Amino acid sequence: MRETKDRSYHHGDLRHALIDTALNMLATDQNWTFTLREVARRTGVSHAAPYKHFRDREELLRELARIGFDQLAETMTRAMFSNGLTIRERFTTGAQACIDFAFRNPGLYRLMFSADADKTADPHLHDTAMRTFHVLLQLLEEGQRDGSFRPVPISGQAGACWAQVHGLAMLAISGQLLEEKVGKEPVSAALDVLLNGLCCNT
Amino acid sequence: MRETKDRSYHHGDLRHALIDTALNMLATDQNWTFTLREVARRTGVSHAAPYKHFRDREELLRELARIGFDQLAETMTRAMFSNGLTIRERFTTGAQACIDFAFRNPGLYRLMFSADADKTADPHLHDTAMRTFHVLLQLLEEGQRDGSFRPVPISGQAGACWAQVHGLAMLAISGQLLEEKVGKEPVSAALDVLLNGLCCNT
DNA sequence: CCTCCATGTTTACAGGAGAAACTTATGAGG
DNA sequence: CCTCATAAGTTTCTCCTGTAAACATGGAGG
Repeated sequence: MRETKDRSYHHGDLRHALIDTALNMLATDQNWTFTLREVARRTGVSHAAPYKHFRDREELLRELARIGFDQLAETMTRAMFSNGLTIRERFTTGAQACIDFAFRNPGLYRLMFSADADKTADPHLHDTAMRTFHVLLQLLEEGQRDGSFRPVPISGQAGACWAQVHGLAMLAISGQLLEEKVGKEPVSAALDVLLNGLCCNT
Repeated sequence: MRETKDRSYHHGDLRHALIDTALNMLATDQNWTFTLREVARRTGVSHAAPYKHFRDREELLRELARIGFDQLAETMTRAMFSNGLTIRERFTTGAQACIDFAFRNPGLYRLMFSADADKTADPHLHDTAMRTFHVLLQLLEEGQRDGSFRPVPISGQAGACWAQVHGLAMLAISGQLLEEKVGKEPVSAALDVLLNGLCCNT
């Protein structure tokens, strides 16, 4: 992928190479139990090299989480702000995008919301996560302005939506949305219930 | 707590003692990064003793998760099936109970829904988790029977409720329900939104 | 009273985190 | 064009973990 030049001693862009490797391992194993040494090994450097770029293992994990929030925000934005859709459609499209993202990157998604990606320990990470949340706020504001959504405090609706979508995503990637429990199309069914509570025209 | 007799060689009930210690560490650290050796040390036995009671570290974690689901089911049942409440009240009470449980036991709650408590690896754990879910189903059925809740497929409503409550709980213990983001009473506000979508009389 | 086995302990090993000391390529200033 | 300070690698070391295997013990049943 990035193995173009077999670098001698100085790698050139080890930081990104390590991140790449770690993201791949995260995707493969669907967890972040990988060791820093293994990441170094697969990147072709000594086991101490990563410490020149990350204070410790957790700092790498936080960076991965940050990248995840960035990607998620972009994905959701693209989904929600495409033209020719009603507010309701844009909402479900955005929610689906989030859940799909989680489904395609379960390890990463889990990491993003885990305690190991401690947002209080990294303002940069915190900010990025916040920005992802704001994508949702934007849509809610728009929906209230044009009369689609009930005129109640945005914050309450935001909490409900965020919780609902995040909850669905987590349950989905944990394999807990089994048909026997929550039906065939659990996501759209659940989103319908929520939208009924959100929209004016029941 | 259980240190009554300073046992010689044979502990008497090491399994439970280990679980106790582990639960305490889980509560204290709010994570399950504790080592098995440390658990053994604090329980006053050799570092290999735990292996007589748990195949490996993960088996202990799964047992902790199982206990968590048991407690959660009991807590929610008690909250939801107390007398003199409307269906709507019983719903919010139950949801609050779940979220309170998560807030009081963040480490345990996180573990319960983490990949480390792999439900496919332990039928007993899976069953207990399932039973917790059924508490919710019961209430929904009752609500539909008495006409409080809309007569749509239960499974969709169940998914919505489960996701919403679980999502709120996770966000709450991650400190992401900040007033600036989701208002002052995020939980009840969010539950109101959901209930509007659930109930017949908007 | 003896003997067995569940439940302890000791010992051993492979591997990880991270610190410290050492090495090398690079690029900025003379 | 040299040189040398420094960023970015490597080696080596210590302490710790999970887990396996061999050994010890004491309480219950014959």
